[in-house]
Amino acid sequence: MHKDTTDLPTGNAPPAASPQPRRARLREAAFTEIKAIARRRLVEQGAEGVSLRAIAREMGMTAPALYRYFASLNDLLLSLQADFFAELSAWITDANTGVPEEDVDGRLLASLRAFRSWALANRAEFALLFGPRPPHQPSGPHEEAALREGQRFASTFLTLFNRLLEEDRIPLPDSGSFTPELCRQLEQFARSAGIAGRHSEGELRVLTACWVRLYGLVCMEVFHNMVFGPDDMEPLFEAELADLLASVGVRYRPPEG
Amino acid sequence: MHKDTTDLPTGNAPPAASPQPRRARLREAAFTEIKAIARRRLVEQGAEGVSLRAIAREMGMTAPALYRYFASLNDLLLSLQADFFAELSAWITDANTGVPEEDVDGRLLASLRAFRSWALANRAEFALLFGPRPPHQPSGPHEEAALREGQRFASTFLTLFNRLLEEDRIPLPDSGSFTPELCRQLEQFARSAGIAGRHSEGELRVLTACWVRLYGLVCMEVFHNMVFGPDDMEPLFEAELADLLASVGVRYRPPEG
DNA sequence: ATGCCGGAGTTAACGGTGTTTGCTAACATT
DNA sequence: AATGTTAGCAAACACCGTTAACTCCGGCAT
Repeated sequence: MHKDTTDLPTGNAPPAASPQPRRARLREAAFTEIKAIARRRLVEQGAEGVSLRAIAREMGMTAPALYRYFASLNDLLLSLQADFFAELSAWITDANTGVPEEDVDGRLLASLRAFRSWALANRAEFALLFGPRPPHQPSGPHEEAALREGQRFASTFLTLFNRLLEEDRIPLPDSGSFTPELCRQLEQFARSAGIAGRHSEGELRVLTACWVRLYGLVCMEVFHNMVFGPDDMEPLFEAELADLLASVGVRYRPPEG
Repeated sequence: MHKDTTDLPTGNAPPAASPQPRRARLREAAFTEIKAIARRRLVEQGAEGVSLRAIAREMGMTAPALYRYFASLNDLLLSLQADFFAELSAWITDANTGVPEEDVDGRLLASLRAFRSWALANRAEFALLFGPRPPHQPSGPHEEAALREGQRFASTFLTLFNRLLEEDRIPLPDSGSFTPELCRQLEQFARSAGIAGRHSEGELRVLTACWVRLYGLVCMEVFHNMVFGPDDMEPLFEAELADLLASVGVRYRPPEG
């Protein structure tokens, strides 16, 4: 590498005049164009189809130029991960607009369905976020961004249950029966999700259980391994959703559409 | 391709003398050596580390020679998938030796734990079987073998519940409340798992629910995405296992070890 | 206005990959 | 012994990630 000048885009571009940003704007535009093309190729051809040379070719450039923007191919993928996590978070919170603040059940239903709908509408992106990771590739500066957005997603997702927990409607398991190892794992989970110290062990236990079930349900549908053909399995999702919600004291409602 | 002579190994080698098999034995040996090296590389370096050139180099051959055995790299991976499915099936049934035939609870517990233990001991293999698939790679003659073994695994897995169902201990959901779409999906699931026509809709509903939960639990642990550090999450698995088993009327028992 | 510096982009190169084509040489069969 | 089959080879094509050295031009300070 020439220098270590793969600066990250600021994200919050100051609305200054034109003197400085001229250069910066072009750089920002290049960033977004690279990522847009990378995403399209990811969707069309899977993770293997994302190659620096192909992206550069499509932009009318040569591959080494991209190293001005990303430290490596893996770094680009990490940057995409960060974007996807942010998009998923926004998608879920957006699904709650229109649902009244007091309708806790409705908000939870909408959020869980939104998670699934985003995953189905963005299968390749979902696979990149939640699929198996190859062992420790040469990472880059965007690794922490991906981690940060991932944590932010986990946090916003789990916060959905806060109102529910406050209302004491969830039948909490007897935390006295938890093994010490389980408690330690639950604490670690809370830490990695950015909600450390805010919940009791019983609450964490319920949160993880819900998350695991939702994750499994959606993974099975998105990766569509060994089960069900190409057509969607919404009925099973809804049925499982009802069962899952019953375990947290939320009464199921069928989707509106 | 020169010809279409990528014959599959017979598997059941006839114990004939030496005239014919001389050639066939060498071929069989080459097959297994290729797959052994491929698996080692898969484990050590992930799916990306499996390359025909590297395998050939390691065998003291050149890459094109491997096309005498596999139609493509993807075909080799499919062949590995078939082997892994068979190994996983055997691993699960082996876990039941030593558990008396009448101890239905014990057999189920042992089987579910065996699924997890195989996945943890063979993370890369598990990811190949149950991880996301890239869209329609150029497949090969081993595709149907992989599919067949996958079905066989699904069948053996779901058959575990047969005794349980016969004893009518599982509280079945009211199948009258199922939507027609759900019933259709359940039938399709049974068909793709090779157990079509053998169970009622209520039973299929319970089977899929169990499978989805186990799948999600193990996927989350193996792909270790966004949750938990490197250390194992057995306590959570056992806790979820207890909860899952309770839903099918099986009383939980802690592992022996 | 001049000079300079740094960033964006280039070409060339190294080593790696899947895959195809045509060939040789050993084997099996007749 | 002549035949046909088959495993393996070398060469080639088209890709890939990554590095190094170089050019060029815009923005900045003198």
